[in-house]
Amino acid sequence: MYSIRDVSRKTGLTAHTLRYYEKEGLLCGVERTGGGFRQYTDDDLESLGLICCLKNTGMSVQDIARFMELTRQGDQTLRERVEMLRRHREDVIARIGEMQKYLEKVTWKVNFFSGKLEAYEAGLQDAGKK
Amino acid sequence: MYSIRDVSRKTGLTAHTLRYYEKEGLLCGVERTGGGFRQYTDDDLESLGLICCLKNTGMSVQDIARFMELTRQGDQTLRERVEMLRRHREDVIARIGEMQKYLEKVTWKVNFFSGKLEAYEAGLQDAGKK
DNA sequence: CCTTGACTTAGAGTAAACTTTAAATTCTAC
DNA sequence: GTAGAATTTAAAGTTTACTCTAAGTCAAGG
Repeated sequence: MYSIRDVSRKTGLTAHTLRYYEKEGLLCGVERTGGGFRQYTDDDLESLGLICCLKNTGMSVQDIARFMELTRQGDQTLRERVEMLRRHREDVIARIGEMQKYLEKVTWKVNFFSGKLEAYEAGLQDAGKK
Repeated sequence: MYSIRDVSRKTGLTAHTLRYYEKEGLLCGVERTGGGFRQYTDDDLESLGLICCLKNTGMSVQDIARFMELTRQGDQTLRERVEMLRRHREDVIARIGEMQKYLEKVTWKVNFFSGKLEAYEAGLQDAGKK
């Protein structure tokens, strides 16, 4: 069992964000101590692993909430969940491809401006020598 | 010369967004007709190409504004611009790497749930046969 | 016991990047 | 030269994903 602080350290999410995610339905049914303090289980950490994975690949909080809600509903939602994940996977692949395409342009620009910079600094030096 | 509508079509940005970018300093000195309508040149389109490239690779509007402002200041800002682009390039590379790592996990999950789904549907069919 | 620090809640506030509105002006085609 | 579509502005509104605040509750050390 882990306190919210423990889980914050383990996941890199702040305690505020963990509570927010819970409120938004990303994670549900976190146990509490007698006094009302959250007690996360290893299963909760596992779920948070998936949540972070989806979040870090650009899925919206709302869509993650939907996915986790389906998970809670059990096996009859397996088809919908697989469809969601497949679509998301295609999105991620497309996004990576797009980024790689843009990266080429950024690289080209870096080289272009580096060349210009060299020429400019050479020019400055020549001017200095005179 | 292109109207804001032409440029909207060419870039995929809305006219609203084009005005917003101008207000935020991403693009400056767009010419106007006598009546005050914007008239974009091919150079403006070129600039917008870079702006979209930076935006689509995750640079903030503020940082793009900074970059474009440096560009306007001329060659003495070349070093800073090269540094900005280099840093951004490293960011993009890191982000792509992270995405690829997460993509593996998503793929694993897709396969895992697909297997579960198949087993579940086979189970349903068996139950139907009885 | 009592202090101190972590945790609780609901709800307000923030930041980024648009997006919409409204009212006025301009361009274009008949 | 006029109707109607496109454009202009400033400013308010929206969405997403947090992030912070206030006021109170809980738990561990001295």
